Amino acid sequence: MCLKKYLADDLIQVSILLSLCGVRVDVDPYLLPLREIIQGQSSGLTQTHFHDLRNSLGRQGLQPKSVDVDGFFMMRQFQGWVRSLDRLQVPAMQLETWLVHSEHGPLASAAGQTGPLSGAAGQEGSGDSSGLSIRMGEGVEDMMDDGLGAVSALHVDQEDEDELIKEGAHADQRAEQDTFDYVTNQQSGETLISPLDGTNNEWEQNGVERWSDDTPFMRHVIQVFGEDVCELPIADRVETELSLQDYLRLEGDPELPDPELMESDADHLLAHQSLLSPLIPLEDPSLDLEQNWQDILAIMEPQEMEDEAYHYSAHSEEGMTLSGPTDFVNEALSLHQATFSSFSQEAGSTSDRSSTLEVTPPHSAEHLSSFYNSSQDLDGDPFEIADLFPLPGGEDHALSNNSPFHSSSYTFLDEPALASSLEPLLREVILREISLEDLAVQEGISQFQISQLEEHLDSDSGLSLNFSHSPASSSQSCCSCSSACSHCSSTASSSSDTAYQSGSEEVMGFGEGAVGGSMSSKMCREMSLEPGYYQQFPWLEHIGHDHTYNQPLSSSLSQKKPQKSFSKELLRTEDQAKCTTRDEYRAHAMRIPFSNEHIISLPVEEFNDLLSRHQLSDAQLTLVRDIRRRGKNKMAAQNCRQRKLDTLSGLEQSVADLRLRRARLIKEKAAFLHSVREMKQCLSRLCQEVFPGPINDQARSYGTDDYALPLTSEHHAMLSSHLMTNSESKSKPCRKQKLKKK
DNA sequence: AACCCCTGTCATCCG
DNA sequence: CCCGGATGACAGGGG
Repeated sequence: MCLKKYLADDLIQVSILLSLCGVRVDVDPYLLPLREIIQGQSSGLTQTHFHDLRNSLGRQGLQPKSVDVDGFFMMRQFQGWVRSLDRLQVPAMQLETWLVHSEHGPLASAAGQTGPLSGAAGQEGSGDSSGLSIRMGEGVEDMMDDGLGAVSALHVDQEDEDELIKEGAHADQRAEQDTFDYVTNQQSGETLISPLDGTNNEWEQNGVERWSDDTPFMRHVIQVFGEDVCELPIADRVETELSLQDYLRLEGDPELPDPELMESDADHLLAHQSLLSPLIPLEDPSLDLEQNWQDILAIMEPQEMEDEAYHYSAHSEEGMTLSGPTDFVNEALSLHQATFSSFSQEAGSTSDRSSTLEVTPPHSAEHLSSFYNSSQDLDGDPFEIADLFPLPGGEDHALSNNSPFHSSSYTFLDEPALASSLEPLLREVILREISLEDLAVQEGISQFQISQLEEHLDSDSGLSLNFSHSPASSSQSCCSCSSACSHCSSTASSSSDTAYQSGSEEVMGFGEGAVGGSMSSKMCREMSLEPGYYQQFPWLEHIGHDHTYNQPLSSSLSQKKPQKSFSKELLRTEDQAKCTTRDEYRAHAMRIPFSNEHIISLPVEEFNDLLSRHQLSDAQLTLVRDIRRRGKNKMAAQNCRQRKLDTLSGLEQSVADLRLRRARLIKEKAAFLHSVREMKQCLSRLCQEVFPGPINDQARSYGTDDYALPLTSEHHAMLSSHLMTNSESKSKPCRKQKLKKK
């Protein structure tokens, strides 16, 4: 009973504050004994020193008899809502009303249970409460600067509680005053002085009244929402995203921190990050990562942490609010998550992920894993988490490898629902890709068959085959060669590069192509005569275009649907059902005893023999000859068109080559011109050297007509005058110039 | 509805 | 002259 009162009045207050800050501190560790009382199951979470806590509370003169059981359960309900404030889907009125009602009486000793981080257990008074006060005084930027602050804050909660319990310290209201006075002071923009030094007395005395029953704020809220709001049925809950910050922004209550001020602390944060209140801990030089972790691990063993983390995730998925040391860690992770978001934004990373990370509570291990990966992705420093959460005894990897925090599986799907919805699709796509490629590799299936499979998988109609990207043209050429064939005229007609294959390397694997060569004809014949060939692609038997619409025949059907109905009505055999072209129908209608493939693909001698072997009427003979003519002409048209295309592409290539050649020639020309220019310049310089003065001593210039510059065998040039005699030339001051032979 | 592309078909030419 | 291929032209379907 005492605990209930304690919880209702004190701890919840702290949890509310931290939750409103986005800290999402779970007070369930404190409620664990009570849960055991209520649920009869401890869930193996035995962290709270219940008896010591009660003893400590008893010494504080609390009123254990003034307990409202209904209020407790209501409190439990609201408590869950508070924990989900970061993505609030809470009946705002009920929640806020509860916030109002839960503020009566002395504030939580939990706030006062915090002790100095330095571990000065003996410190009393305001000093004992400094830990939480520091945390609540933290700004968002500071939180970003030191992601451990949250952990340390939580840790300090636990540690200080223990200390306080052990020592029977009085978790007095001064701590609460520290806490809430800080809020008030920060709202007013005052420079905050950490109560750690025990020098700030003024704001220790200001805040409690504001959260008392008779404060203006409380009265205002009660007046607005009424006390009966909490009794509203769940069905009347209104889906709202209104957070307390929104409420404050709307109400403009001067008693509470200014949201704008809070946002101004970290304007680079997301909007909902602004909801992180200034209660986030400030950076404290005394906070030591290792020390904090040791403190945490002093509370729980690593294995327990892992197990309980898993426990936490499992129960969280069930919508429960299991708490305990795991919650402790998860909340810490949540805080670091926010910190990483801040980091990432500072680093210019995308805000989407940060947003996701920020608003998504750590429901499960997947979330944590995604957070881990996200942090890695954002920071590019996979050791950041390890730095923040170092594991003792060199087991730094134990967490990431064995625990639900393992991050190898979740990289981008932060939202489990989204992941679950996308997973089948992704799996299907990937498996399809893998399977097809594996088939191609292992089974030797050709690209054509792969494309067939893909088309079969992709197409619901089977009429939109596209072989332009595959070597299928070879086989198609055979199909078309055998058509207007019954089975695959559609495939042949749907290809732009079907029959005309000459020169195509892709064709060589399947034959020489449909044009001309006896090889192709033979193969086409074999293919067309092979009934099992199309069984490899049974879907091809049910698809096809009919392009023989313009044939003048009384029974001709210009539309596909009538053709299909025609086939269904008139054709009896299964082979007849395979008829897809008009000539097919005609042949079956005229009871031609051989297939169109024969008619078209057979050489003329064999064809004539075939006709001679069968006693056919004139109409049948005419039809057979027309079928053959049309079939061959169709192939010829296809080849012709393909040839046209090839010609066009060849011309384009020729044009491109010619342009390249032209450009190259122009460049060579420019180079030659440049070379000529250099040679001229060189020659000019050489002339200047050879003939330094335009006038010699005889006032005569060295003209080419008068002088020569013969090149000796030693690559020397000697200026000689035609006018001079040898003796004169020797006597004259001729210049000797060494010339380098280029 | 107009336009474009593809395809089948016919008529014609040519080797 | 016949045959088969080539090709221009036309028509229809489909996007």
